[in-house]
Amino acid sequence: MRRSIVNAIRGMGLDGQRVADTFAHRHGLNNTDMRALTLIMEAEMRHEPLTAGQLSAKLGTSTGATTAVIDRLERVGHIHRNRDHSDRRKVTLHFEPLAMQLAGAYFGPLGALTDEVMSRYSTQELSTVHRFMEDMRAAYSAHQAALSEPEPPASPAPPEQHAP
Amino acid sequence: MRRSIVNAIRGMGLDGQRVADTFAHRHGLNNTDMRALTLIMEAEMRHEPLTAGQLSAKLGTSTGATTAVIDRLERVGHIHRNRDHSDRRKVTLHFEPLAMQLAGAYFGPLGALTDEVMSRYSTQELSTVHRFMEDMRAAYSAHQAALSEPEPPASPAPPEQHAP
DNA sequence: AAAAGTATCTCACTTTTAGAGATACTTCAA
DNA sequence: TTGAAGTATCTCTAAAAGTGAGATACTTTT
Repeated sequence: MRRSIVNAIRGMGLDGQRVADTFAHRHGLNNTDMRALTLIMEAEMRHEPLTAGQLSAKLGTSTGATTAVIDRLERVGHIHRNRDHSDRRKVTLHFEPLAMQLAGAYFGPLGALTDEVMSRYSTQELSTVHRFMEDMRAAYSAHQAALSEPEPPASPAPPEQHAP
Repeated sequence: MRRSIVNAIRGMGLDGQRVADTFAHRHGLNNTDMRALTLIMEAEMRHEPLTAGQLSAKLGTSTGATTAVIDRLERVGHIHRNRDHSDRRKVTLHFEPLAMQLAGAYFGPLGALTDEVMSRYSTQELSTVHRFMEDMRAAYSAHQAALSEPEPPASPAPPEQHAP
């Protein structure tokens, strides 16, 4: 059971990734651009639009690469930059109708699909599933934070940590 | 609830992806190489070693790019090619001890993490979670198959399908 | 034994990325 | 105020990674 759950988690992630990837390619976007678009959308939905720098951090790419991502998305008309801020260095990123349409084409079918699966579960079961996934996310985040930590500086006796 | 489950699913996928990505970079691999390594490992565990072509299909990259992936992984000593087959065109891919070590460093901590979360759930709850995730995977696969279908050939009256 | 099919690799070209500044703005402290 | 330091984004060049069209070597079919 343990083993099969671990497997299912990874599998679901990969499958979802693959669906997103296929969709993106169908619409002339690469994986990074698609992820960026999703992040920009989520942020704007929360009324906390992303800045270029935040996007860079979330994507895990360099600032240079991120500027290129934004350029590409802006060029094809999915988003626009907004420079009207009290801090005039900042640039926030915003959706255009075209991107809304694209998001609909992606999340619509996917939502229907999820609904169908969910309809086979009781409210209580769904609540368990939800709790489990959120717990996993929290665990991932903690692990991620540990991984991202700058490697311990080369001091006399670094606390014996081995990774091949 | 519905909305938050959809969110949790996507979030878990992204978080997992990010952990994998960070780990890969820490070890001098890019995302594609890491995915390839995982696929090769899984296949070999099942005693059905991947061929180059199968890897290409699973990764969703061109054959040329896949040759490059294999070259990189072989050069640093993670895998080796095997050409001893009845069909002498085929090349199967196999793990080296170095890659086993790397896999251990990745899946070890991740497994521990998952165990910790799972320990907070009853067997029955875990079974529900497992079933749900497998159901989702099946749904994804069906959706993926539909997406991958070659676009309907340009016939007189294509059944009005609009995607921006 | 020729023709067609399959599996992998090679090569030229394009796209994407990293990384190091450059630029423009803000904040802090004297 | 003014200068110094910090921050946010963008620009540039070199390197990495990917595509797509063949080339090569082998197998299967006719």
